[in-house]
Formats: sequence, structure tokens, C-alpha cells
Amino acid sequence: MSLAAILLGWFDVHGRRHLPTYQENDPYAIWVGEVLLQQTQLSRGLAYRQRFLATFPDLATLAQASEDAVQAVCAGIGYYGRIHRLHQAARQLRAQGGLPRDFAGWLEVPGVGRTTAAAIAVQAHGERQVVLDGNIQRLMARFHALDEPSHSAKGRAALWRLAEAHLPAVRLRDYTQALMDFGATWCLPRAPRCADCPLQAHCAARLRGAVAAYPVRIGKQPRKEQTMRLLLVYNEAGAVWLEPRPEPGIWAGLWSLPGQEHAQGQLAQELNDAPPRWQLRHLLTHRMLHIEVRVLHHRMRDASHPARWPGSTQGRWCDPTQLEVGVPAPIARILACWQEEPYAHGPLHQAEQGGPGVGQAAHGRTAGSENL
DNA sequence: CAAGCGTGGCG
DNA sequence: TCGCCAAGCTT
Repeated sequence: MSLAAILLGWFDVHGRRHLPTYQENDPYAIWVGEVLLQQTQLSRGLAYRQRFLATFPDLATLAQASEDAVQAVCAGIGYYGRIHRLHQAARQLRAQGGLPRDFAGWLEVPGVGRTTAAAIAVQAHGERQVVLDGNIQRLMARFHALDEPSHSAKGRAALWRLAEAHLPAVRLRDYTQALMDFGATWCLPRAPRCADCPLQAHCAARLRGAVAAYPVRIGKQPRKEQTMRLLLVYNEAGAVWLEPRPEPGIWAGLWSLPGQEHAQGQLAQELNDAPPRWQLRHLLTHRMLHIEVRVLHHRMRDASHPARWPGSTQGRWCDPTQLEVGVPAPIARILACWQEEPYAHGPLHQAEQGGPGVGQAAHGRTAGSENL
């Protein structure tokens, strides 16, 4: 019996046919779901998918929305570049007259690679295409005891060939879902359920008694460390200064606290001498961030028309209780701490009269009027 | 092609 | 506490 036949039989008993992604037939919703679930655990991704589709139920709605609005709905999910591309693609497709109708068309869409295009084509258009997500890679690597590391170029190519070789002629949607369900519930990364596995008689890793050795991992290099010194600048209206993160880079497309390097001259010296109000460590896939936050009080003459903080060339005052833009998770955490104990230690500093290199003196703005 | 890009859950 | 990992894509 073939792997596909066995897994389809397994799927008929244990498959997660109740999943909204499996039930869905609208190509737009399938696309959104596939993108939001990229490199995201199902349970978390589904929550974002539901919220996303409730807010942006169709292509036109998404294309008309601002990126900030889209990022705000997706804040906390991670990999914000994919949200940027999803939104860009929506505008592009809207202008071109609609969604692609086949695998090749989807492959052209920004943010849609081979796996996602295949998943959409299988689900939305009934095509016969190969999907190779993390679950399926693990399953194939074990089933064939692939000695090439899964993350290497050779290993990846081999996995695609193996996955293609197992593709059945019919029930493609069930088969694709079966692979993912089986990887997620049976052929688990740790403690796979080999004892009651329907593939155990055919699984090469199992027959070698070395399931734990597969998939073969590539030696990972240590995470680079990076210190991020940030300023929480607040004004008398209770607003906090946020500015957009540069693109490309970490948190591109989201709004964050300004970097301490914006403060110059004596203010910079005083900030450096002061201990940070908060220190946190934040792990990204490839980096360890040491985040230090210092607090700065920006005084204004007229709180009803808060002037911009002169440290940034871009940015705006935001009410931390009502963010309408996307904010990275650790920044959201800091803002939450700030709301709990805003002035517990009192303002560290007052803004100076446009110190050297600070602000927009070239534009003739009178720094003195906003800085006290 | 290797490196860059988030976040939270789990053992 | 820490490393691994999850419905990957882009440059």
C-alpha cells in the first residue's frame, strides 16, 4: 500500500476536517489563511486568520485599507514582512482585476512561494500540486531516512522530489491536509507516536531504530546579540512618541519607540548616565536583543496641539491605550508597563532646547516653543 | 545561496 | 533557563 493510501485512510479517521482552513472554499480566504499560517503554529495563526477575515473580508476591503490598519490587526503574530507583502499584493491584484486562477499565477504573487502557491492551488482550484511545509519535510525525512540535512540546499531538493513521488492521482486536498495533520499530530518533532503509526512498517527511520536522528539537523550558529537603546518620550497629554521602523530590517513596517541615538549633546550624556527604566531580553529567530528603555518627558506649551518630538524626523504622538498601528510585541509590553506605572519614578528628564543635531532647525521650526 | 526576518509554546 | 520549533519567503 502506498504512503498516500495509508495516510488517506488515516485521515478518514483522525484528520482535522473541522479546521476552518479545510472547510474554506473562498480563494481570498484561503490565500489569507495560508499566508498567516506561514511559520506560525496553527492554533495561534487561526486566531489571527479569523480576526483578519472579519476585518478585511474580501480583496477590495484589504486593498483599500492602510498598511497601518492591517499591521495593527496582525500585531503580535511576527514576521511582519509577510503582512506588508500580503497588503501590497492585495493592492496589486485589485488593480489587475482579481486573484490568480492557478498555481503559476499564485507563484507570481509577492509573499507566495512554492509551498503556499501549491496549497492555494490544491484547495481553491483543485490542482495536483506538491506542498512541502515543515511537517511534511519531517515526515519525508523520517520515512526515507534522508541523511542530507533538511535545511541544506541538497536536502531540500531531495525532499521536494520525495514529496512529488508520493503525490496521489486523486483526493489531493484530503491528501495535502492528511500530510499536515499527520505531521502535526502523529509524526511529531519530539516523541512521535511510532507505536501506533500506520507507516511504521515502511518508515526507514523507524526500521533503523533511529527516528530521533531524523530529520538531520544542520549545526546552528549562535544567535547574534544586539543592544537596542530606546526612549519612551511622553508628553503632558499622556501620549507617547512612536516612529516607524526603517525598512528593511527588524520590525519593518511597525511602529516603535525612538532610538536613544536621537538624543544628542548633553541630553545624551545624561541619558547614558541614568539607569534604564526597563531592561528586557527579546529573542528573534536569528538574534538576541537586549532592549533598554529610558524615559523622557517632553514638555509643551500647548497640550491641545502637541508639537512633534524633535528627536525624530518621522513619528507621531500615540495614545498607548488606543494604538491604531502595529507595534512589535516587546514594545507593546513596555507600553503596557508604562500604563500601569506611568510616573512611578518621575520623569527622568525634560527635553532641551533643540540640542545640537536634534530636531528640524533647517525647516525653521522654533524648537523653543515646544520644548520649554 | 546563505542570511535575514517574530513570536509564543514546549520539554 | 534554554534550544527547538511552527501551514516559508525574499534577496
